[in-house]
Amino acid sequence: MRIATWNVNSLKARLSFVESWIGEVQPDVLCLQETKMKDAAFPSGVFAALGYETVHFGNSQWNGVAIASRVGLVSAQQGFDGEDPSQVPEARIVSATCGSVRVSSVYVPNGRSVGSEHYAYKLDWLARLTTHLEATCTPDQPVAVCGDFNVAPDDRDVWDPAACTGMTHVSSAEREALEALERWGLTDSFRLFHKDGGLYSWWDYQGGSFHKGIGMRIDLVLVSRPLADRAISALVDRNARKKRDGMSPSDHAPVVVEFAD
DNA sequence: ATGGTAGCGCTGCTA
Repeated sequence: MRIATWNVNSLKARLSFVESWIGEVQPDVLCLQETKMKDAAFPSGVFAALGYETVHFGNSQWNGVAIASRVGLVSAQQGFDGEDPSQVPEARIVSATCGSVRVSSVYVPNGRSVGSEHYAYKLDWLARLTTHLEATCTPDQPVAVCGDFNVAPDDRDVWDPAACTGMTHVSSAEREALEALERWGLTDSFRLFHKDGGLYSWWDYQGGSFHKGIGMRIDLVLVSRPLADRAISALVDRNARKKRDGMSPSDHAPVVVEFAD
């Protein structure tokens, strides 16, 4: 089973790119973030034509998350457990069972600056993610929580730790929130195959960051033990961070993890 | 060089 996650920075602007990429990579499950559209605008027919069932959660021109699956998609849930999706201010998590795996696609708040109210909201959101998992599944099941976490797990995951000091994405509190997810029973599947670091999933659009190697690994596929034990390989598709056929890329590259069936 | 890029939607916000 091939599971991928990709912050596409507007699905409307990126749809042809995403279609092309799906045809090339053939993921079984694809988690998308920053679709930047409402549910009514989600192009489910395009995915259906490619053989994918989908669920989307978007309620404005910001945020928006989706799951596309060609191995079944049932028991979809928009938002955190116990929330009324119509009352959720920001659409940042959607979950569904794809094959035997309970999948969530998450777009963690950016946080903007350490100490700001947005930063507190980010930490609270991550704590609620742990609570959501506790309420909806168990770590002895196959669980995959995939998405843009806006946190680099450790210093191997940023181009220059010194340059990032004091910034969001690297603070102790953010990393401890990820560790709380790991204590619940999730493993950073990409890390299993890349201990040395230096591989990133996001590069700022500005200043030629991609070509300068100025990036961070903030897009993660966190999996429970039954899946971690079956992980075969993991990669960042850097080619998808480059223009193709005149189509401009997202500022994130897709992360793809392969699991034995 | 207090900039730079991209997407939203139409003025400035978000990342």
